[in-house]
Amino acid sequence: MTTPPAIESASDVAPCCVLGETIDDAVAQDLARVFKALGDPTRVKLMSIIAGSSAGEMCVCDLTEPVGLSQPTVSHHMKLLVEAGLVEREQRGRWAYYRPTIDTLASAAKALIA
Amino acid sequence: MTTPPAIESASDVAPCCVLGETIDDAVAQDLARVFKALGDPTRVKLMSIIAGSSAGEMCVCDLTEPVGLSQPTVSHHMKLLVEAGLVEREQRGRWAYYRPTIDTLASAAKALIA
DNA sequence: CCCACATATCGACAGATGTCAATGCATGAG
DNA sequence: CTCATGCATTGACATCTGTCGATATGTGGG
Repeated sequence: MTTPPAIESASDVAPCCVLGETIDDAVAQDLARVFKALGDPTRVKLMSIIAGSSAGEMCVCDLTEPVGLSQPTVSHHMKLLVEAGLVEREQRGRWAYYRPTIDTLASAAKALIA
Repeated sequence: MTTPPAIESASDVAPCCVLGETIDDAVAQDLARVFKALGDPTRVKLMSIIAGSSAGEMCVCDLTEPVGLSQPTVSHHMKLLVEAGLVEREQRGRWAYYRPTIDTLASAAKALIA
């Protein structure tokens, strides 16, 4: 390392450099799961479609055609979004409706920056 | 499909269901790249460490130890973060300093929800 | 000019991920 | 009960990803 000159070690709060303590492993993993769920173009589309629908919720049958993928694949993506806490699933009759969990993404972003 | 009963096809704006037009492929890919860059616990930590540092920027030599990974691996992760537009790189002397690009994550999140 | 050092790139490899066809599991209609 | 239908799960496969050691590149000091 040999200590880059820039940062003067003014305050003696931290041993080496001035770190705002490393984030906890579990927290990092949680945040990563949220972002990873949106790290695929298909899932970004799915989120966008659901969030942009006038009803605020949609069933799988209406999602396969816009993204051009098979029903099992869409089901798989929706599962990941649910597990990440980005959408909520509600079974109503024979259909499964998905609705975005508004706050999840915003708070994850805040946790990382602030 | 057989049209789930819930949504009444009141307005005749859309052919089938009420879609807020599907997001563009290129846009989805761009957004996904930003989120995918944060879809790994290591990169979440790196972002957090840099953003939380008192100087607001850090060099690779100070990042390897907190995340416990080799220098090439950290370098690789930083490259991905740069390509995603989440951090900026500045070479100063022998050191490469990384600084978070504050707005990228926030605007990506907004693009998806709003 | 040469050396030391910080960082980037390369090659390799195990493990994760996206996709589909086939199949299983509920739910509502008759 | 039985059947059609919407969705989830499984198994398989190609591709992508994270990681490292080895090596290349660039920068400053002597």
